[in-house]
Amino acid sequence: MLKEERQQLILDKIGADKKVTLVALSKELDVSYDSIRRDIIELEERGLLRKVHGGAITNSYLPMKVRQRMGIPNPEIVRIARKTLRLIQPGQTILMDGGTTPLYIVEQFPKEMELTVVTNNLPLAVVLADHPHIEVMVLGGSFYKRYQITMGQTVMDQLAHLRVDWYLMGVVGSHPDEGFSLRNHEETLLKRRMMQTARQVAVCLTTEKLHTPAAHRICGLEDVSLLITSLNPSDAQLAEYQEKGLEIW
Amino acid sequence: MLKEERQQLILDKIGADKKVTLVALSKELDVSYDSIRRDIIELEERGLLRKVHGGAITNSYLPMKVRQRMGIPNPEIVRIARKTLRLIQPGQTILMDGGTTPLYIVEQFPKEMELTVVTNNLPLAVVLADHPHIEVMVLGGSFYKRYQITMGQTVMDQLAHLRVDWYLMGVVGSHPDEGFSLRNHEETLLKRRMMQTARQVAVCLTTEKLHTPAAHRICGLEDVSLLITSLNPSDAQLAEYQEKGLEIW
DNA sequence: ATGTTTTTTGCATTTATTTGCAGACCTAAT
DNA sequence: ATTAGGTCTGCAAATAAATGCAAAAAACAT
Repeated sequence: MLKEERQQLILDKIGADKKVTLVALSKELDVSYDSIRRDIIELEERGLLRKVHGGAITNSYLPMKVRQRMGIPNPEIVRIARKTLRLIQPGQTILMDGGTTPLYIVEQFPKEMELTVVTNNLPLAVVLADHPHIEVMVLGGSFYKRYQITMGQTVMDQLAHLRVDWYLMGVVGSHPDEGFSLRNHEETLLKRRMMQTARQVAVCLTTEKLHTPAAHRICGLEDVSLLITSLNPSDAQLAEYQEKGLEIW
Repeated sequence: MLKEERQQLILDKIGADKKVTLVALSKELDVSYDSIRRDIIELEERGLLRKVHGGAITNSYLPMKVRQRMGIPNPEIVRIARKTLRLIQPGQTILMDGGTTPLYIVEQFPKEMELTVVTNNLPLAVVLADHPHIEVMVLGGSFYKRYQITMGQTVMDQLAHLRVDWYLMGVVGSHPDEGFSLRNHEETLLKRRMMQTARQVAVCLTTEKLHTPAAHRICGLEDVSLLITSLNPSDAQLAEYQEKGLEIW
């Protein structure tokens, strides 16, 4: 078994269970405790997980490429995708941006669904090539390879002429008081612009982001219409959001 | 067994299993460990896989998906791609459009190449995500799923502000008297526009297209600077093109 | 076709990485 | 203080990678 393969399995397991223990892993993958330990150290150095005594836990943020290689979407994202589907009415126009969540959501779209999707996320457009009744509009601009999206002034200009029903916004960080945030400043500008072109905005969030704000603020809770998570809307972790009057699914 | 053929098998295997080990491959394909190792190095330089200790793993699953749709690169296209590479100088800006030939050409790009690529071909942009020194500009517009390219007025508008060194044009049909042609009318409009934004235009052609015009004419021979085929420039099949004064590689 | 040039291949040698293990070490709970 | 669980360090064996070279095979031009 290749070292990288093993490390990928560790990441998969962490993605599914949120935590792993070294002893369990070394038994399961049938390699020495030390090898696993060294793997975990390497992965931590690359920022892909957090090492704790006797094991490791998820790190809230994983770059897209790593997730993509994982192949199987984690169950949390599948739940979010299913809820999001209920939101969309046939014939509508929706705007989707970067990240893996939108990618999994469109993968869940039924093949016969009739829809127009506007996106700056190239993999997303390519995935939708298999859906004959979905019209796709690609926003052109400089290609930001890390997230496989386009950005820049050209994208902004194209948005000026658009009016969509929903904007499904992906975010990196979120906090009940501080609102939604990202790692990258330029992308916040883009997202703010996207919000303006949409009649309604929905944010899709994985649980670990709920109380971890990122560096650059996009907007406050009051600016979005709907929050979609994998949790039950009445879950305690969502209470603070609930109180601020945000609709939650 | 040809090198190209072997490399294709390696890519196929990686596409299926997400990983390969060098020892297994050298046994399976019955060539020395070193040859396989050198193949892997080459493929990595083109960004088609990631080399790891003892083997190789997939780089990103999307280009693989696209690749499967593309099928095996026939040796003719590989020859064309190699010739085209000689044309491009570091630091230039080139415009590439739809089709599989451009995709094979960019696959041949060494990873260190410095270049700006403008394209309406989404898989092409995604493939180039692994080339850190290549800047990619995506032309946005309606997505034509069949060819995985964008088209329409939006694309045209973006071209208005552009000026590139080379336009590598793909065509469906060609004839020494009638010039170059396509099956789709709207695409001819786009290609004509693309020609205007480029200082020089090169056409890449496979042999079977040399005397088979398609329905919609793009332009005459006099409008392109260079013709690239898999044949020797002095080949009899190219004589008529030669006579009309078209430069041939 | 035929000889020339270029590319590819396999091998031997050297160098580097990975792995498991043993023992020292740390820390917290008895 | 002792002990149990986990971590860290150094080491040696096994495995893999890089390098240089000569033979073989393709590709090329004449």
